[in-house]
Formats: sequence, structure tokens, C-alpha cells
Amino acid sequence: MVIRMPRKPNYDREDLITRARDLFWARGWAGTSLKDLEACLDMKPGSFYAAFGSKDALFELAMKKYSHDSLARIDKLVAELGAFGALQALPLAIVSTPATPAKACMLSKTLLELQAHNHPLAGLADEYLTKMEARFGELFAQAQAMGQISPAQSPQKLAVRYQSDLLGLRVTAERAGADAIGIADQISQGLTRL
Amino acid sequence: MVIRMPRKPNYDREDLITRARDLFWARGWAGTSLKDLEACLDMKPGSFYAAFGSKDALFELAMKKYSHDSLARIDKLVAELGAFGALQALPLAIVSTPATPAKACMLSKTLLELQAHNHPLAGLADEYLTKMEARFGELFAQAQAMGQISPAQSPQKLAVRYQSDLLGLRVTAERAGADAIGIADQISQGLTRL
DNA sequence: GGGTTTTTTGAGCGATCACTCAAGTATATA
DNA sequence: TATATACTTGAGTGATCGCTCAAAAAACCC
Repeated sequence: MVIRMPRKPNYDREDLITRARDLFWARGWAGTSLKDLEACLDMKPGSFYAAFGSKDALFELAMKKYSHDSLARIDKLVAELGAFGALQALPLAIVSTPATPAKACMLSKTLLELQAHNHPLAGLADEYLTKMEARFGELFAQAQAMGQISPAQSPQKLAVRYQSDLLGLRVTAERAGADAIGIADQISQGLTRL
Repeated sequence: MVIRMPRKPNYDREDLITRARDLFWARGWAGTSLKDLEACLDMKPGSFYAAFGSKDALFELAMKKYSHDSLARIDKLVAELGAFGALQALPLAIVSTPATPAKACMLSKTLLELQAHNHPLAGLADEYLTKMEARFGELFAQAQAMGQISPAQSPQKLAVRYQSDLLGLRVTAERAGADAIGIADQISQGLTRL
């Protein structure tokens, strides 16, 4: 049996997922209709469902990309500044990145929107948040090993608090006249007192 | 012309608003359908629209009640514990209140859900958050006046950070295995180091 | 170029959305 | 009790929801 390859899709799948991620990130799950997606991706319904299967399936891919990119950004900061430096730099980096779809974290937005409905995507958002938290824990452990942070508290506990602060920062940054940079600085400064 | 009063509604309006608030708080704006509301309030569409006008109008009333009740809880804590004591007690009080519709703040949920659509309710949520922030600012000013907190930072700046921490705490508390009490304690402890 | 296979198209599916309104019902005054 | 007036009912509005599928168009192999 010969396998034929008669035609390729005329789109870049990764680019489509990125665009969908930005739309979902900004507008949320219920706030993004298929019409919105069709316009944003320049796809008709048939192509959309052939490519992704369902709105939820694409949202899942979008959230996966979001999580992956978030972890990649942290890794890049770690490579430049080390563990402690990355933890210090991240708050300001998040807040001062221009032209993001939203200031708030896509994972927390998804969690808050869908948690009450027991939607699987809320559980997935929780998992990715746990993954981020675990990464923060590793960085705190490294910073402690290098003597930059007191070993008085467990790195896990520090990571939970750090992530909580970050989520709060990003909710606040969503507001109109909020001084997000000021809060980001305070979070960073707080790390030096640990 | 004689004014007649031929019939009264057979419901308690404030009770309806409270029930609607809890539903909106848990499920969000888009996540709450009129069918949900009709079931929760035990009202048919006609009565509902006669009483409230629209879904958005009821949401507005619900958010107003939420804001009012939140401020009332703070005032109660202040009466019992004073300004500084209230600021210290609030994080744990929020997190350990049993059986709330959601752990996360209804105002922040509304802001995150509707901000990207420029929905008026998002602006209203922002306003109520500003009102809360202002109240926190007053309490920090009082605590400084009583020498319980260093006057090094402005009470406004302390309030912004405090509220941000609280919002983060409440997002985190929404998660499955989160140690919300631990974070609440850390926030309270942090106040003693100011 | 012919034939095969896949993608693209877009009208339209049933379900649900927020909401309306005419008819029926209950309670006040006279 | 009679009447006026408001409240309640619930079928039904057009619009939009996520999604399907048969037909048309395009790209590959021989």
C-alpha cells in the first residue's frame, strides 16, 4: 500500500496556536467565540474542526503553549542571571513586557473562570500552575544552596508565596491606574530580606 | 387621583440579590445563564425582568452588595481589633471562612473576565477595588499614627501592595491542594516587619 | 495530464442565549 | 362583592452558540 501525500495545509499550525492563545488569553474561554477564532485564524469552520477538533482542544493547546513559553522565559532569565537573579527579575519582566494580550496570567484566568463548572480545562490550568510552582521551588532551593536566601523556610513554601504574590501582581496590573511596577519592585525587594 | 397598592411581590428583594450574588460570584458573568438564575431565584423570566430589568443590572446589584459586605466585614474587624489588628486578621479571615461561593474575590474575577471586552461591569469592579484599596490605606495610616507600622512608606503604597497580596492569596486559595492558610499567615507576619 | 486524496468552503444544524409580552392570577381599595 | 392594578406565568422571539458535512478546489504521485 502506497502512502500518498496529495496536499498540505496552507497554514502554519504553531502560528495558529499562538494566535489562538493570545485571543483566549485576552478574552477568556467563554468570551472567545468560534466566530472570533475564525476571524483571528482566518479559517472557516470546516478547516478549524479538521485541524483542531474542538474549541476546547485548541484552548488546551493554547494553554500548553502558554505554559511552555512561561517556563522558557524563566529558564532564559536563569541562564542570564542565575536562580536568585531570575526570581528577582521576573516580577518586573512580567509587568513591563509591552503589548501582551493581558497582564493577568492565562492560567489563573482560566482557573477562576472554569473552576466552578468543574471544567477539565480548569484542572489543566491548576496542573500547569503546579508545574510553575515546582520550578520556583527549584530556584529557591538553588538560591539557598548559594547562600543568597536564608534556609529558614522550605523552598516549597517560599515558592507558593512567591507565586501567590506574582498572581496578585498580575491581577492588579490588569487594573486601570495600577502602579504595577511599584508592586513588582516591592516583591523583588522582599526576596532580599529572606 | 388615588394611588392604589393592589399587590406586593411575594419575594424578599434583598434575599434574591444575595442569592444572585453567590451564583455570579461562583460561576462568573458568562458562566451564569438566565436559566441558572431563574432556578436559583425561583422566578420566571417575566418576574425576573420586571424586578431587575436585565442580567447585567442584577449583576451590578450583586457586585454592589458584595462590595458593601466586604467593607462591612473589615469595619467589624477594625471595631474588634483596631486598624492594625484588622489588617493582620483579614487574610486568615478571608481564607478560613467556610462555604463561600468561591475563594477568589468576586471583583477580581469580574475584572479578569470582562476587562478585555470593555464591559461596564469591569469598570465597576475596578471602582469597587479602588474603594477597598482606599479603606486599606486609611487603616495603614491609622496603624502608622499609632506607631505600629513604620512611616517609611506611604499608606497608599502599603495598601496597594496589601491588596495585591490579598488578591493573589485568594486566587491561590481557589486551587485544589493550596495551603492558603500558610500564605495568609505569611502575609500577616509580613505586616509586623513594616 | 489523469487520477487520487486532502483541504477548504460555507450553508445550515439543533441547542441555548438573553429577553418579551399577552394572558392569567392574586391582592389591594371602594 | 366588584373593580382596578400589579404581579406571575411560560410559550416564544431573533440572535448567537459550538459544530457538521457535502460539495468544490487544490496539491501530490504516476
